[in-house]
Amino acid sequence: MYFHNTLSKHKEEFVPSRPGAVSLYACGITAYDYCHIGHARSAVAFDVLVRFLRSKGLDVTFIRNFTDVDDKIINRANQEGISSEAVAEKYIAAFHEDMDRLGVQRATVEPRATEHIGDMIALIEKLIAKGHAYATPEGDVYFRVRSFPEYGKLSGRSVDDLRSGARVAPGESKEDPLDFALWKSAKPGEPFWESPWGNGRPGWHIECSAMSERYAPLPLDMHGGGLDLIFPHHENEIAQSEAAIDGPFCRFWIHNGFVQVNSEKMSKSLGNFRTIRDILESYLPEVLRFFLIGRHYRSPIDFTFEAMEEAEKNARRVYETMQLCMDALQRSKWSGGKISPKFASELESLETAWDDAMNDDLNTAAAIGHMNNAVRLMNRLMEDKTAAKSEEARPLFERFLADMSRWGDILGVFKLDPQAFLAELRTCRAKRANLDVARIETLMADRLEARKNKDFVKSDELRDALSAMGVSVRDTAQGATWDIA
RNA sequence: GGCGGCAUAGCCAAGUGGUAAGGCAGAGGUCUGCAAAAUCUCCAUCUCCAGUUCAAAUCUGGAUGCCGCCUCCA
Repeated sequence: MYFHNTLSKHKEEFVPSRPGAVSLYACGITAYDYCHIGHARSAVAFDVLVRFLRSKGLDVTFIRNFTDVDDKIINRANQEGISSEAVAEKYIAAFHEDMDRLGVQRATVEPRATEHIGDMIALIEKLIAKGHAYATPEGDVYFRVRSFPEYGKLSGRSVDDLRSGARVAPGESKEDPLDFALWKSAKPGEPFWESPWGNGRPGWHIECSAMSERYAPLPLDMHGGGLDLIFPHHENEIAQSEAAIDGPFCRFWIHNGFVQVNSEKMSKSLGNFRTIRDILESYLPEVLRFFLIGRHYRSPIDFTFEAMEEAEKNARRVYETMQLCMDALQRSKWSGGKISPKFASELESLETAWDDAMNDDLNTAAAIGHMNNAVRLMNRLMEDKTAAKSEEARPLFERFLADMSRWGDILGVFKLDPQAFLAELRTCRAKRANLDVARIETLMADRLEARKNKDFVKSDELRDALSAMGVSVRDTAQGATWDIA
């Protein structure tokens, strides 16, 4: 399998450093607000990565931290008049709620920064002892960037270029404008911990270095997060960790692209973000997930409601075909007719193509394309009623459903009972169209009654009434059903 | 200003040397009491210019446009 490594800027073959095991660290959230779709994208991307690695039989140690001490948390605590612990607690719980709905699995370990202050202090002391960091009279500790010659190797920046644009905030006594804080002295009213440099709290970057080392042998196999973390966060992590251990910190750096709105980054500062829970008011969680994995994880993806509806329609089609195949398998008597061997060979080549796509830097977009081809293949098979009854068709239906199950395990979608999903989707779409599901069901029942009595005039009237509401009626062998047009 | 990314059909989007996956929309057919829905089929030569090559959407150089990072940010 191949992954794009930000460090080399190329796709590289990935081989775990320890046979059969993979360590992966993904930067989690700073818990001060509800997660937006950008957080969802990152979480889903790494969730797919973990599921994929596990599907290869690898034992994945997945570490995803929570930053639970930070300026923004403190600000939020002051706004809400509660402690910063309470703020972090609230939004970590919200994170879990949102991610559970999206089918994002829990990480193997989900450490919080405040649980590892001791580890951070120890790491900072080590850096000071080795001359890579220094304490100031104010009680702050900074990393000495010029002591680490390789600084800039991840983000492709040179120290000289960075220095020209750097600025020093008033009250800081840094040796160099590029030096970044490892430890910040406590200001009045802020949470603090005791340290050799006085009361204070850790800087943001040091937590990931300390927690990585705590939960996985270095170098890590993989480390990732959003593109915006490359600089300075990940660059600084490399500097801290490699300066401390005199060896490589991480082998593969994986970064996901942004969710955009009108081609601009969705972010807090631009105020153009939408929270996950906000979107899930109108769309099923699986639809949001399917939307997010519809593009390659490194590409930017524009969020629009139109795109969500497209994803929704695609997902519906897949589930409908799964349902049709499941129905077909209910058949008790099969005929002896022959079907073209092309069906089996085509399905097989789609399976191979699916694996190739995923092995090639987790190309979920291409994989979904192949899945859609498998869907069409099954529909083509079922189009010929005689072929669909053939004993030779049965293993194809079974094989397709087995493929969908395996693919769904990795992508984290298409694991619901199709009937249940489609029913939920109808309700969801009705709600979005401001329609009363109960009323629709009543009209449907009346129409069924009329049709039983062969009263097609009344039946058609009811259908027209539904149609006027924006509801399309669909008569099938199993009875009538409906959906929002 | 420094560093980096992107530009493929009406829209979204895969595709890193051999003659363009997929989705949505659209057109036509099948099914149907009539419909609708569903389903099948069809639908691009890859921003522009110049090169390398037997062969380029894919490599090189240039142009134009858009975006990101350089300050907290998934």
